[in-house]
Amino acid sequence: MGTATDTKTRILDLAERLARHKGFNGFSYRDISEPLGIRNAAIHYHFPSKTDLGLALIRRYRDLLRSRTRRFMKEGGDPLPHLEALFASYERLSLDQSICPISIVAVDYYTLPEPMLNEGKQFVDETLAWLTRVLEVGRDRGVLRFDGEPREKAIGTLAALQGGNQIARLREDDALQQTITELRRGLGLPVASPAKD
Amino acid sequence: MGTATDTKTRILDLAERLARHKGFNGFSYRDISEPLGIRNAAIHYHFPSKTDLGLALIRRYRDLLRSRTRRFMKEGGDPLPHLEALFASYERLSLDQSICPISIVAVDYYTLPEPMLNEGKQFVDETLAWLTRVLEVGRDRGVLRFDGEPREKAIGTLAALQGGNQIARLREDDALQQTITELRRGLGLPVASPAKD
DNA sequence: GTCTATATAGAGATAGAC
DNA sequence: GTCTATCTCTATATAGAC
Repeated sequence: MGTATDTKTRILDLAERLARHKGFNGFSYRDISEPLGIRNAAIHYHFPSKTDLGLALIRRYRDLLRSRTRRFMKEGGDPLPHLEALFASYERLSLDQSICPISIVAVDYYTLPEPMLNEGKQFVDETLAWLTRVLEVGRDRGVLRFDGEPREKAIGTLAALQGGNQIARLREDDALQQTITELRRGLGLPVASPAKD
Repeated sequence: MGTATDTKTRILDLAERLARHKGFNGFSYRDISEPLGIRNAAIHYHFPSKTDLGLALIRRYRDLLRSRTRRFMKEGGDPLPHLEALFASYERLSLDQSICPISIVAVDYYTLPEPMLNEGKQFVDETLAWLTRVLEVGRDRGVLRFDGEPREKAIGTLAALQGGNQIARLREDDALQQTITELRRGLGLPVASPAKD
């Protein structure tokens, strides 16, 4: 609403990109202040400590997730677009050479401040609750087919996306795409045929 | 063969534990020298730079992998024990609150020195080649059942293990176990029944 | 092969002027 | 709200004595 975007938001946006690219411990205040043409002290004004910055980062993810899933969790609806959106979001991450918020917290887990861990745990809980519901509704309606508990399937699905995205960093061929293809198979979804020979 | 274990090996062992626990950028020379009762300079004597230390770490993983898979890659053999050993190794990592070597490289990818990235890529390549072969032989012999290409299945399997182990860090319930259960289902392996009600 | 001592650079953070 | 200036701590790394 102000001029272009306020400094606080620009700091947060850049911090998010940096964290997804290099991990939370992989960037410094300088990596933010220099490109934005401000001083480190200005960042400290908006986020007194780096922990505050990290917290704001995860909270924003949580808010986004909630605003996207609230209606579905209450009223249900067509689960397929939700599932496709999840796949697409990891494809976007992969194109940006970025890791997902869960990976960011999980991998540096034992070096991160407690408050960030708590936010991270909540984010995973909420993500899994939502995905479990999506799978459950999908199977009930007959658009998804799989054995076992929806909860288990949700964990396996999220795990594969996260890992697939990471493996993709180390290989030019598209490990994430192949992981998603595998997931589609396990969910009874049509697999875009690779037009074999 | 010397006294107990030589300093170089003790440094490497501790560095490995630290890297798996906190990531490669998450530990310092001090974290090694202090517990070992030596000085930072002693570490630099054995590993001139931290890059050298990281390289030695990944090379040791590669050597271990090769010594374990060489015979199978040449002569084949029963693939099931190999698959079970893979699952078991991730279960062990999870108990140790550790991430796998692939995660270590993948997550800090854009902050690691080139030589480490190259070693990491090779490690992934070799792991995938081996796992692909295990799955291929398993299906040919009828002990595994799955659709799609063995290569795709190998990527999806490794991805799920990696991601499941990471998610497990953020949750007390056993996300990795559930991921493995899911993988067993997708491979036509018996799933230890949870003795439902 | 390990030590002491030191160099150098970078991190996150704070005080106080504007 | 952003600046300059500075503090403190920690990191990797090197030189040279023992």
